[in-house]
Amino acid sequence: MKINLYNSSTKSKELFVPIDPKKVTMYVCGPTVYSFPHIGNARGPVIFDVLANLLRREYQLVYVRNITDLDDKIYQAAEEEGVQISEITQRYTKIYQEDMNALGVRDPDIEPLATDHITEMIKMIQGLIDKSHAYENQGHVFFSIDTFDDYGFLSNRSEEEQISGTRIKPSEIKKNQKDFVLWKPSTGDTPGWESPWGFGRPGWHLECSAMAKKYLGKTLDIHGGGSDLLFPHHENECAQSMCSHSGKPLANYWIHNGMIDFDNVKMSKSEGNLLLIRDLLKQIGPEVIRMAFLTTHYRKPINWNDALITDSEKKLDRLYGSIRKLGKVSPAEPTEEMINALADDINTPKALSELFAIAKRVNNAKSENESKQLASTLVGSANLLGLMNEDAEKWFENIDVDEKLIDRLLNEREAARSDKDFEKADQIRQEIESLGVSIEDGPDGPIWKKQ
RNA sequence: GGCAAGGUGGCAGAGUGGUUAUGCAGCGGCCUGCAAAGCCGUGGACGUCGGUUCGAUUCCGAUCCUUGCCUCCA
Repeated sequence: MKINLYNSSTKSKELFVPIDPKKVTMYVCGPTVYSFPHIGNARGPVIFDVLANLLRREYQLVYVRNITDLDDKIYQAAEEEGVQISEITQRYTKIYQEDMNALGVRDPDIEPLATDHITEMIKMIQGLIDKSHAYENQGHVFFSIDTFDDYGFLSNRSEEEQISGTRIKPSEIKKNQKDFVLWKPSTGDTPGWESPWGFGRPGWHLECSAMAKKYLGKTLDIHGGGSDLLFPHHENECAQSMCSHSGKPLANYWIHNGMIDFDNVKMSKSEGNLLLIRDLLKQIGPEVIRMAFLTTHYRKPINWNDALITDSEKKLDRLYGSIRKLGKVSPAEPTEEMINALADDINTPKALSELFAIAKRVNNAKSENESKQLASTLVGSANLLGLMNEDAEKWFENIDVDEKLIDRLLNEREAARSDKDFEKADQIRQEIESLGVSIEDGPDGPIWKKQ
């Protein structure tokens, strides 16, 4: 299997060649745990989950996704609620994990906490100071970007470009205004740790560099995250890590997923249009959300709206519809086309079209044996995307409807139909449909599904 | 202002130098008491203007428009 991936750092699609031919290391920037995750937070995990599924077929994968439990937003949340910081971080870490699992995202192999790695971060800072890539001033330690010629290579920004339109707050204690903080002092109730530069806490970008090094080594195969992290977060990670490790690249392949818009407006805190995973799952099934993500290529923006949800539901209806009535279907090997589509820079839209092609073959199968075999291939292929994990019959049911009432009405209708009283039969159909359920008559009697 | 991505049929959304994307919706047919589902068939597209080419939606240039990043953000 040859995997091609679009590398943000070279802006081109490249053949994926891991450092170790048998093993792949992947680090994905995880959440800052201070509130409920919204659907934007889920797009990356879903995409990297699919990539992980693909990589695990060929390689031994070590997948690290961190938990940022060290951030001023967390302290603020704790203060607002009047609770311990650990209560906030523990609560929202659990909620994040629950929500991701609900979406069928498998846990990463390692999920490290920033607060468990302060020692590693302090060591890294000291190393940077020793190499003159960082300097201390008034209890702060800054990374000196003038000591790193390649600064800006990842996000493709020259120094002049960064100066024009810069929104960095001027600071008198920085040598260069674009220097970023590695360590800052903590005062009052703000948590902190003892360090050679006094009581304080690390800057935002440092944890990823320190934890990636600890668990995966100096150079990763794949580093992923949302496209909004490209600058400054990943650029700064690169600077720290490369200067700490004699210029060794932090990662060979940089993969960034696109953002989610909500009715054409970017979903963000400042817009106040966050759609929480929890709330959404009260209305629609987890696979619908997954399908909505996979409909668009991961690098493009997704415009989230009701039409996308109905569209995604209908797609799943078609897939599950083809294996309905076949009883329990056990997954088989995915098709070559499916694997090739994903190996081509995670082309999920193409992968979905393959799913529909298999579904058509299931529908056209001449024998029950043949349809069962094809159905197994379909489910196995869909599983690679994290879809079709449900029982087909269950998919078409809806827990919100009164099944007993539907069954009673259906029986009445069947009686009317056998009496050839079609007027009454249609009346009952209308009644059932007004409950949000549609009927399909088949050779084995009627079946129903939510509308 | 700088950097980056994109403009594909009614909608969503892949892809390709000349041949069907795919799903939904539409149209015609089969099946059905009717309908649905399914099956068969079918119409409809590549922002605009130039260039390269036997031939461009696909390559090159220009232009218009949209979006993201440059500030916390996935």
